[in-house]
Amino acid sequence: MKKKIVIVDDHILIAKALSSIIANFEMFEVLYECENGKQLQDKFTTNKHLPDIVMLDISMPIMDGFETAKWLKEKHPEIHILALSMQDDEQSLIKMIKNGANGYLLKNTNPIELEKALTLIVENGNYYPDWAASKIFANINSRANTKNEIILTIRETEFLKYTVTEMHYKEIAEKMCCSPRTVEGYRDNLFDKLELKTRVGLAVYALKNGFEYP
Amino acid sequence: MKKKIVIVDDHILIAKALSSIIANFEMFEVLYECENGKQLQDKFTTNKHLPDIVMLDISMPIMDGFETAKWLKEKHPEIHILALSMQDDEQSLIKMIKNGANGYLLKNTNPIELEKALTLIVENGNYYPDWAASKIFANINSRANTKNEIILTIRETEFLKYTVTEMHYKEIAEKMCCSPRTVEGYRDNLFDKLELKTRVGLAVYALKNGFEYP
DNA sequence: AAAATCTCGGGTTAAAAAACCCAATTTTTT
DNA sequence: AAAAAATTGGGTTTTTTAACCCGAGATTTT
Repeated sequence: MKKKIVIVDDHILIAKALSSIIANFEMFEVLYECENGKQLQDKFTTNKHLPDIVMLDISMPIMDGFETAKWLKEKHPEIHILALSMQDDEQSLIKMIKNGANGYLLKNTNPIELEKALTLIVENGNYYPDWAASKIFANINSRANTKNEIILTIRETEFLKYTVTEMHYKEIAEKMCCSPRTVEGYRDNLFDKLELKTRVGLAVYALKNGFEYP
Repeated sequence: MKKKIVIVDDHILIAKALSSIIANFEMFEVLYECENGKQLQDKFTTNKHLPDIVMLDISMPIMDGFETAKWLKEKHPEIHILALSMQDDEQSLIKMIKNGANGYLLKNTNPIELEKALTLIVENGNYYPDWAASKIFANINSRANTKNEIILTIRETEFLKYTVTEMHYKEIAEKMCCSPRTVEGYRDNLFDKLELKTRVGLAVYALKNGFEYP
């Protein structure tokens, strides 16, 4: 009997495409596809056919992979979770494992590895590619890593939004209800954290990382 | 005779998956897949079978969608380009059009629309979904509307690209082979033309209108 | 309870950016 | 050939940014 899979991915094209790949696998079949975790929840209440494995994209608009994994492990701990990620992103990997994922694949793997992953998840309960295993190991060893993890404070984030405007620091200070010195402090901290030197650098960073005001 | 397609996407799983979707289309067939623009260039020199359409992912590590599109339009202008993007990102859309894309699809479209897009690109030379068309229109309008057609000179355009960097005007002047005063002249002209007051304003404008360097 | 971090703020000095003035070439358009 | 625009550059002054120094008090984490 074939193992049942549900795909959760907001990119319909990719979900459909993955479906048609899995359709060629001997051991597996796709039950249906969802665009986000919320849809999956709805399906689970109305549909009695629960899957054996949920393939879960991480970045989704309404209810993302992290939330969905958490919910799944709570309500349906017997269902295996295979996380799918676009980026080779250590933080996401760790976070998904913490939330109960049984496997983690990058989207730049080939179909053969996908089949292997699904098979091993069914047989052993989990599957992680070598690169992931070593990252998990590295993370456990040095969790207070100086690099990579850039954590911005609330005020720094707030300030960052203003850097894309033409306001002077003095004006930003008024908006943020603090003294210009304080704003300059945020700026200097961000220069340090983001390895930048100018306000233009901050503005470009803010824009490229979606920090600007809607 | 079927139209030939090449897929360029660093996510092998997605490339393969798209392949298997297109395999079901009457009019189209996939020749091969590439992981980035560099691989495509290599394929083109060793392989005589050039495609009719290149499906191009935007975010790739080695040679991204923008560069690849530009190169394609230069060396093989007869090949149509269909851009594929993860995010609903106006900047990327405008930039890809400037670099010669004939179509732009989000990955959260369904296979039927993909087939439609491919068909219309073959028949009409291009295809843009409604949301993209309206964004292009809005972009053109904002150009002509705010001030009776803002026309930038070659040097101003060149300078504008540097505004998104952390270089000082002095450094930009060196890059542009002229004196800092001249660069400041370009700046002042742009302030005037674009109704801006600061370099951050210039940088944001450049980014939002696709003026930054690839 | 102690340590770390966030928030807020003071100062000085140097560098860069911006706000104005101006005009000589060359190129493009009319 | 004349007019318009682009390119290049000069100078001065004021404002803004950036690069450093520093500490006090609140909050969070350990």
